[in-house]
Amino acid sequence: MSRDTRARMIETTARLIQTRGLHGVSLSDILNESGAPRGSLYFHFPGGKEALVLEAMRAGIDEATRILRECLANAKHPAAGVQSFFQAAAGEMTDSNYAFGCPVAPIVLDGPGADSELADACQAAFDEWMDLYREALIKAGLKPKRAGRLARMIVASLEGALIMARSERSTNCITQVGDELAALIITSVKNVKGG
Amino acid sequence: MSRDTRARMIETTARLIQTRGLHGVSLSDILNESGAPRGSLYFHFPGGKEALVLEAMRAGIDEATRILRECLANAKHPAAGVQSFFQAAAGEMTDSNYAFGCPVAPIVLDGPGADSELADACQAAFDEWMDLYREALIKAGLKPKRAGRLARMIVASLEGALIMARSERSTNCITQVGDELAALIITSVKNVKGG
DNA sequence: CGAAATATGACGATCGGTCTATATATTATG
DNA sequence: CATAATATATAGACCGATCGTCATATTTCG
Repeated sequence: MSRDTRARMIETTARLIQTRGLHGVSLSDILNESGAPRGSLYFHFPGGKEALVLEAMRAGIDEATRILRECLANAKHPAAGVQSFFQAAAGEMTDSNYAFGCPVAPIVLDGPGADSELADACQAAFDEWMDLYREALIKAGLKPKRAGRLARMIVASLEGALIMARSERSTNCITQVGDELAALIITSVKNVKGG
Repeated sequence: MSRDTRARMIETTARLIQTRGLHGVSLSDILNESGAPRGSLYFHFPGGKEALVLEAMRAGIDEATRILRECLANAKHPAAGVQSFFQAAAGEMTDSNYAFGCPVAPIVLDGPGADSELADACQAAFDEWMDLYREALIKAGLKPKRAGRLARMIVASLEGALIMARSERSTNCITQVGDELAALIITSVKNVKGG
């Protein structure tokens, strides 16, 4: 039964942080929603709230990374991979009534100390995502340098699109930005292959 | 002396929210840093914390809007305007030791109720910024529809770039995304004028 | 002066995260 | 099988922080 409690706490924490931000969620919130007893927290997470948050964020990041890998792997052209990942993100948004966006952004903006483990995990996530796009773009024929820049652009655009989508309560923005990026990727690849 | 206290409270609130997020800043924080006494808060802001936060965010938005207008107005080509605004954003980031990014994003992600005045102000800010870019792009020759899409892409990219810059503690990302967008704008305008 | 506007910090009910003491389950041992 | 020893899980006390209120100063100005 222990694994259940622990898992539920992580899941609930992840959901609540996405909804209200890192500092917007209290232990009581987490305990109420997950139905876990208060005392169990420091048994499962001796590091306290920060340890719990770290695991919750890691879970969210891993899930996102898994989906991104899948989208890129199943696509013939990176442009299609990007679009299908953006579509998946849009789906999460609507399914969660615009609560779930990027698992990293709320942590970065709620300002963990620059030295914290949380901050490191955030940066690592961005790096990994950029690398995945970059590799896909290189495979499609782009030069490493150009691929790196485009990859960065893709990650930044998605981050922004997710925030705007939440504000607008519409996934329009995600779709549009995805299309725009796809077009940019296609012409970039063409230019290289053509020249 | 009243205006001074009030203004200092707003300024401090804006700064702290940027640093730690909406829920990460307490009244005591604001009062300590602004040097204002506790009781004054509810005299100047009968609406309590939310009223203060609303004004603080509005101040941040107005400032950003002012600078954006200036950048676009002083530039011959919208691409140059975008680049100079991104450069201004990068400057704010380094000057504040990576604390100051977008005044809107931390509010959106800390989840005000979807009905709140805060949420409305966030959406209004995004809309205004997109409109400014859009008009500039239309003036440069783009068709309204295309201009709208590009404008959205620009806002999204900047939002994302600001978050990534904070995480990386480097403004590289802002510069790179700015350059990428400038190139995209230039070719878009050329395509229309050429065709 | 006297009245209205503004400033002040102490107060209390509630909530925050942490920790120690206790209970329950599991396994080891005679 | 009985009991001791250990691992797992829980309960709730603890104390500082938080936010809004209020009774009282202080200033402003007719």
